[in-house]
Amino acid sequence: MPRAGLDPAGVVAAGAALADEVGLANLTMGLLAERVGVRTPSLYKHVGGQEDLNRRIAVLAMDEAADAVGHAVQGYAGRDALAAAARAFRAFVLKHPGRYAATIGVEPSGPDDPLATAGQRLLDAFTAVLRGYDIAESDVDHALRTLRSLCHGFATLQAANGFQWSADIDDSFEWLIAFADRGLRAL
Amino acid sequence: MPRAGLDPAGVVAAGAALADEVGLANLTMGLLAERVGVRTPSLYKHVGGQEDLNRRIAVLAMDEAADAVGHAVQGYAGRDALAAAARAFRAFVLKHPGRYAATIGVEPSGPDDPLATAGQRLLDAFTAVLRGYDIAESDVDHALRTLRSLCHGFATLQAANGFQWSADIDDSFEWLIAFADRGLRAL
DNA sequence: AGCTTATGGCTAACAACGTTAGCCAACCCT
DNA sequence: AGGGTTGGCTAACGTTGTTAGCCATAAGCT
Repeated sequence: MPRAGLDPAGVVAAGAALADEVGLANLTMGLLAERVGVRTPSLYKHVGGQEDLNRRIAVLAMDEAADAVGHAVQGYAGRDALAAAARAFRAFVLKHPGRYAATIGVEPSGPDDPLATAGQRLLDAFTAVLRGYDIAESDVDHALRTLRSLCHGFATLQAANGFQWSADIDDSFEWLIAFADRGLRAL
Repeated sequence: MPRAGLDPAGVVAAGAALADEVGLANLTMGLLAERVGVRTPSLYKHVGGQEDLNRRIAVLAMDEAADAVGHAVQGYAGRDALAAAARAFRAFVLKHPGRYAATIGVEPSGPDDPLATAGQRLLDAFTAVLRGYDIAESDVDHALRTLRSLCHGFATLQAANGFQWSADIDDSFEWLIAFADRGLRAL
């Protein structure tokens, strides 16, 4: 039996890619094993199980999202930064619905959990956006949660086909950005 | 073997309650059967299977949410109506996280699908809120999607324990309401 | 090189869950 | 009372996740 040359990172990356293709709910250990060219039980040499796999995919997704948003924001401030961050976040979720779905419902076990640090990086990217607005220090957490809710809600609803009726979704998202800009500005 | 006196509605109600208790992901046919005092295969006399059960729970949740929001809004207008609707929606999701989770990812099969009509009722409740603001007819859909994203995002993030850091969550939600009010007003 | 050790494949097997088939008692109606 | 429908049941099967245990390969040491 020749070695397949796998390692945890490779398995997780393949799992994330597969989740994006078939949906997180349809990501099965057997399917992943087939994809990486190995029998199912061999996966357990690299990841602890389905729950562990899910966590690792979530960390990967958080890191990638933080990179995407952080990069998109650079060089912009105020409304431009807000729009860039929101668009980058939505684009990421729509391009990688499976791995983003893996982030929902997983909780960091402690402050040094990789999941916590990855989440913090994403949060920092949005915090940078807020600096372009006149937000009191005591309100920053509230504003962050609000922005996160807005982006998360829109992206997941669209990814789940939750918008049934007719108006153009891209137009709605631009309207959402303008709405958020007004909400952050008019204090 | 004495009859248990079940019917589809009873099974669905029990399933929704159980989902709220143990989480939708842990709602298993065996667990539900035990709860209603019956062996697992007997459930299939009342619901078509797990997917059908999930759909029916989603319809129930949508209907209940529409009732809650619609009732909360009555007698209010403008910012008061917005606050009442948002609080009622969040309270519902926090009280019934399992059945609300069942609504995510299910799509109506057609315009006369009960799921579609229940969703429309919930939408109507939020549309009533918008009448207190000066929104152009062409923007109503965008505003609805934005409000829905905001409420859905916040409620699901909180239900999933997605807010890690310290500031008070109720305060954040009140801040969110004020934010949305500004966003809808300052046109 | 050769020996040792750890690693990463494999097969076999099991547990949990969803589901179907097929049986039979309880209820309903006349 | 009797016939049909309904709603329980047991038995069985397929799929999926997981563990145990085996063995070849790769890597490291002398």
